[in-house]
Amino acid sequence: MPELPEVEDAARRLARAVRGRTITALQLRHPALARALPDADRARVIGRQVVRVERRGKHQLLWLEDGSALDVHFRMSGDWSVAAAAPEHPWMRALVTLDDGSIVALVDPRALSVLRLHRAGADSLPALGPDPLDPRLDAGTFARALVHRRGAIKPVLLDQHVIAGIGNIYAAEALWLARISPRTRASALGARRVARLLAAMRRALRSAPAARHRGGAEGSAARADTSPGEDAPRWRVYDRAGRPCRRCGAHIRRIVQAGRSTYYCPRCQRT
DNA sequence: GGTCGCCTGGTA
DNA sequence: TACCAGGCGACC
Repeated sequence: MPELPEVEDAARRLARAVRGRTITALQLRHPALARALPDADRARVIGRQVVRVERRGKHQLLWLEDGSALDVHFRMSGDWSVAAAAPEHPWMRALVTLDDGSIVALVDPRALSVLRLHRAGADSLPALGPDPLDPRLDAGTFARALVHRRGAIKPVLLDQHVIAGIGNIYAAEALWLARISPRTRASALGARRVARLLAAMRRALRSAPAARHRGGAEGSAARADTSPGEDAPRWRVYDRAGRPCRRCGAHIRRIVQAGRSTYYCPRCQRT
């Protein structure tokens, strides 16, 4: 589930469920989670009220009344289940019980999610680049973050210190929209293309398909690229290797950069 | 910069 | 059986 639009959505659902409530229990059901959040930290959140929920990049921060923050990161496959009577499920890796008796469950088939506690004052909060949707971010600022990067632009977009919230899908989508090759050196992008890329990231993020069309933790059926007659807007280039580019018809190519799949159109995305 | 490991599940 | 997966931190 985890790129900016998905995390934003999850954080809102979480906020509705926990804001103003007190955590009465926190159960960790996977050793990896217990490793990241040792018992001493786990005990520290019990009995604390959640003041507010904040999204920072792909992190969700539950600010507690004592100034500490529970930091949740979904990584690859996490999501919240906030259903009133959530049925027991083998992928529930953590359970947060609240003072009204409700339960918020972290559902994560791959169990790569991470929970961490940042103690009050201890500034261990993740240092992240600007949020691409923040209106205060302008092309000039973005360009300054790219100018020292000599590597290919696609992996740079995944670096959360540069820009926070872009993941593998939206990096590919944005580069396609901006007609920029993923192999172009970040530092080689001129002002015009940087501006185009920023606008493209925003467009890609804002036109994210609704959660139910994306698949994810529950129901990942819709693999079909476009289901005719149905309203499933799918990706513009992501996961479309070998299929025709929606703009020019050339075959979409898949390459590997920094160990991740990159999809792009070799004809209309120029270096 | 690139590669590996973390985890589990889905699919060819 | 092998490979792939929306992330990221540790390692070269």
